[in-house]
Amino acid sequence: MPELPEVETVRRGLSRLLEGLVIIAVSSDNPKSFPNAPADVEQFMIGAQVVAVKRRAKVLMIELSTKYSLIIHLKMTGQMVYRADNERFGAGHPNDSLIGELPDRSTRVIFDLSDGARLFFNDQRKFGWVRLVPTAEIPMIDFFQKVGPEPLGNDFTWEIMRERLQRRKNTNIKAALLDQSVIAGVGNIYADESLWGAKIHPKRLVKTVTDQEIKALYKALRDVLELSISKGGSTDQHYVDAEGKRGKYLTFANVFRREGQPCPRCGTIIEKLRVAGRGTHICPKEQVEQS
DNA sequence: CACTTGACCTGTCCGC
DNA sequence: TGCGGACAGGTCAAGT
Repeated sequence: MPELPEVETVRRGLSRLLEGLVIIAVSSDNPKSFPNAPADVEQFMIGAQVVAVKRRAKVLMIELSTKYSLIIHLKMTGQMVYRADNERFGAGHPNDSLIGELPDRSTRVIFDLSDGARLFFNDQRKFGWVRLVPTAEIPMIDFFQKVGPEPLGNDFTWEIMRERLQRRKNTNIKAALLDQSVIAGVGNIYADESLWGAKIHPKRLVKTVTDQEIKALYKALRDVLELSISKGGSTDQHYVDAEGKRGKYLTFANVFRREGQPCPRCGTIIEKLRVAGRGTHICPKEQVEQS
């Protein structure tokens, strides 16, 4: 599910809701979702105060006063939902929420908080996880060693994007965009949306993409990520923010999940194909395969 | 090494 | 209605 805009939206919500609170208790029914040694949990998590909530790529980091952090990957269907203790953690905003009373059958981890609220890690497909690690060790984790730059960072230029993409010059541009070691945080939605914005066919080999096209892709990617964050991200099936509310970006999407509908720029019917093993959406008139 | 394909899970939808 | 297969916002490990 969640790509950079969705994870950033969750981060902002958790930052506002959790900072200053103490974790009173935690429970989990699935070791893969919460694979931490009970002794570490007891010593470094229970009784710890939340100091900050950060994000790198699609990973959330909840920093604790014990110098440990909870790092969280939502993968395809993960949710982090805060619920105040009114009426047994029932849905607070039924009109905006995708989910009802918690816990439900996709709840994998429950955090009890010092304000009487609970934080629920829900994850239908069990791909996601919550791990407790020493904060100082996070930079040494393999993923963080390899992950590429943040595309919305102030120091991220189109030349840097070109240089990063060249690491995968013999593959197609969509696979390169999805590669987290090239650029952090891009997933299937924003790969398709940014390639449409720059009028580049997703199967084009990186080495055939011109500087002009990379400049256009750079701008399209940053614009669409910022627009999506401003709309609270994209909700297709599962994604919700820290209060359980849907994101509103998909009503602004130009091609993603819009096969059969007209291209907003030229009216040609949008097509769906498969690239890099993923469902892929293009305007077949403006995004041509031969370079 | 660079690159592609399956596997990890659960649920839903679509065609027969 | 039932059943099988494809597919779903992500990443790894294992193939070639």
